[in-house]
Amino acid sequence: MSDADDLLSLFADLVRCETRLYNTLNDRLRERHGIVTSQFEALRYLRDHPGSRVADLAAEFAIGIGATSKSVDRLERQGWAVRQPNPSDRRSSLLALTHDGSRLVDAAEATVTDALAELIGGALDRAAVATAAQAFSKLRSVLERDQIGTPTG
Amino acid sequence: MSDADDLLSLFADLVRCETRLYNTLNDRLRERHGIVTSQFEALRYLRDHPGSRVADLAAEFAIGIGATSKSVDRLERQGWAVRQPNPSDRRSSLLALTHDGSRLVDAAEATVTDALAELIGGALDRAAVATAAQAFSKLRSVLERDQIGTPTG
DNA sequence: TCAACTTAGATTCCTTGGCATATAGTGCGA
DNA sequence: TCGCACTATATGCCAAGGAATCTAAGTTGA
Repeated sequence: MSDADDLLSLFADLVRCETRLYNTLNDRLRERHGIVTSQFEALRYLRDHPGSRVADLAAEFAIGIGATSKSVDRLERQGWAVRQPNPSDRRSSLLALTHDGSRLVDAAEATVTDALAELIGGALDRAAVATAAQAFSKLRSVLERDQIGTPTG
Repeated sequence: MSDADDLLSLFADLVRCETRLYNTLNDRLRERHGIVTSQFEALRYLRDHPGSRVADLAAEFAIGIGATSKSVDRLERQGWAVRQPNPSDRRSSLLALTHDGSRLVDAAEATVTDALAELIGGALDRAAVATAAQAFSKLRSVLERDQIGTPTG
């Protein structure tokens, strides 16, 4: 029973921390770069995985294809990303950052890095961060391997 | 620099895990109890803190007052919670669960407990869970103490 | 004691994601 | 090579949260 309570508490704390971190990153990214955290993460993924398709983004973030398509619309409308025809399959597009998008993501990454160092680094010591990082990396890989929480559409 | 990368990875892993856990809990709670995770958390808070006001819920979850007001509307509309007049301040109401709401939250808690045991317990050993729980409990208390990521309103 | 200020929460508009459906493009087997 | 099933994505409608605004109700100081 105490195991079960531990998991409930852990999940609650996790969601609370995530909400507050996300809110803070949203504020700073919006103020300094005109984007929000989900856009930062999408841009970073595209920078590190050029030539991805909409479905690849959706799988990475465990959100629906439709939502992903719309989020790419918004990035394209702002001139930060482009859909390029996929020569080997005309149903899909290959996504890439524009030059503006590349500059933006690099600048935004510095903002995020600073904010996280301040917010997390200010509360946890290096060892605790390392241990937590290891645990969530493991959990993430298991959840992804088993396709847990992957949306339908 | 590797510290900064660690924090970026940790945050990314955190958000991915949280998304997948949240998606899964949503699915199971919706299917078995007709609620979603955010409603489960609100009901649980009200069960454990009867007589709270809308602002107390908002502070707990670090979401806006308006959104909280609407979410209480929904709980009330379903007959799971009620607003009772606050005798000492007529601007606010005191919130309480109905009998149905109490039964619901207890049943839903079992569902959540089982799901988390399966999803997290299946990937991390007891020691890793305990360490992570400690870290996030600490982080949460610091973020709340410093009012970090509290929405405007 | 009343006018200015503050506080609690409700309401409105906007954005974003989920889900269902629509459409275009692929590939395979009869 | 035609057609049928499948795949990739786009689109329309709905639910939920954020920000700003509005109203009612306390509070305070001259």
